[in-house]
Amino acid sequence: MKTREKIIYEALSLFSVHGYDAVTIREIASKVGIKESSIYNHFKNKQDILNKIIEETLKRYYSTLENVKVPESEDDNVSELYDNITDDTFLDICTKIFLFYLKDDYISKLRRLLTIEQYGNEEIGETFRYVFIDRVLETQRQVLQKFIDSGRFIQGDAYTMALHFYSPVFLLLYKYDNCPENEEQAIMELKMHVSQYNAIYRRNSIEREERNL
Amino acid sequence: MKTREKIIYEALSLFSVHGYDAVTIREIASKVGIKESSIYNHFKNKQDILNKIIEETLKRYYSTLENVKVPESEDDNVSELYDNITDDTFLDICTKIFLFYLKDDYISKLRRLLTIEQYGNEEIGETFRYVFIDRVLETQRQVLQKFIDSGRFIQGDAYTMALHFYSPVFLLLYKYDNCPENEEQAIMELKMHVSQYNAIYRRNSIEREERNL
DNA sequence: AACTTATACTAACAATTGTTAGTAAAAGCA
DNA sequence: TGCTTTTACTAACAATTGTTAGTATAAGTT
Repeated sequence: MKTREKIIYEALSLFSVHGYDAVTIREIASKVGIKESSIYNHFKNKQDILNKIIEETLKRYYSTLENVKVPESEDDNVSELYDNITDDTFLDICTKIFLFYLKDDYISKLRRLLTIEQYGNEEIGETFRYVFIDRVLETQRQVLQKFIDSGRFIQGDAYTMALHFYSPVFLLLYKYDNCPENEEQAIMELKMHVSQYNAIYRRNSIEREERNL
Repeated sequence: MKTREKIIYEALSLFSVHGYDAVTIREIASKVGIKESSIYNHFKNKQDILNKIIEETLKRYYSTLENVKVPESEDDNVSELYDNITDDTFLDICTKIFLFYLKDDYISKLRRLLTIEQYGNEEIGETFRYVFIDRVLETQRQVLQKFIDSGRFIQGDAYTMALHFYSPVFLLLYKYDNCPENEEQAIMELKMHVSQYNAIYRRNSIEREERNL
């Protein structure tokens, strides 16, 4: 890892725990293994480090999303894919995504950083709400709307259904944020949630066939 | 308001936005209208202010809860009370509680303060998770268990049902934290959630009578 | 090899930090 | 009233802050 990347990483690590103001340039430099003045060869000032951290970690996050994304050329192949997976496979997929958000070094630290700084900086507050609340809800709403339209899910308001799916995930992230030793408990609670959610909202194939007659 | 209370209030207000480290003794003193050295007539040091803020605001919060609490002498009078209120009344009660958490000056600032400081201070992290996650979930789990046992709610895991009820509230608090102008939207989303929740989990009286035969 | 650019260093700066000592006025109490 | 305690003030402190100037070395380019 080059010096610039190291600075980004170490600053992200420190900011995400103590917050922007509580971390000094000297602490960051020390973690990187250089003197504080050398930081200024890579960044304009302290604020610039924070800006670049958010910018670049978000870019990293979005490109990660692109890689796991289902190709969206066909209008409802997401729904078709969903037909072909069992409840257990779906649980495993949800668990993997949850653990990614909970434990991925960069994304979990970014979430904590934005969480910490959301009130002190309006732009960061907007970013936090967009990335970790509104954007996720909107994406899920769109998918759920397709599931409702194709009869895979029961009738209802797609947004509220997205809220019902994502909110427990959101809460569990904060509940188990600082407790890596309780990871198994976290996964268990998540699976209980997803199972119950499926039982409530998902139409089984028999129901769907009856409906299609 | 006496000087000591003023310090508590102004420090809470500042800490809850910028975080503990970013706020200076001089800023707090300035808001109160005194010089920085006078602070030390009321608190041992800066850390002491933070400790007392959390301690006393929590006390304030718990005593508020006591006042709205249903008397828990009889083992299932919560359930009986729940029978006598309509869905609309229940919606209004939920809305009021939600708005209390979202807008009460002290409790909303305390939540933001604990949110901001949860990662930098292990004890605060524990307090945050206990007060705003675990404690709420446990309380609701107990109530829901009674509702399940008495047939007012459908069978299922009470903890997961509590998670399904509280998580959207938790998320909405953060979604609308900094947006007082969107309060109506927040209430609407909350009501959609609670309505849907009732439709899913609550047995109507007809179902209940059938079950009791 | 000569030259340019990037990077790291030492040293220093002005400003700000939490905190203390000493003092005078105000409040509470006998 | 006189006495004690509380509270607010001024002034100062040592430490730490973000940042800059100047310099030497390493890396990259021609």
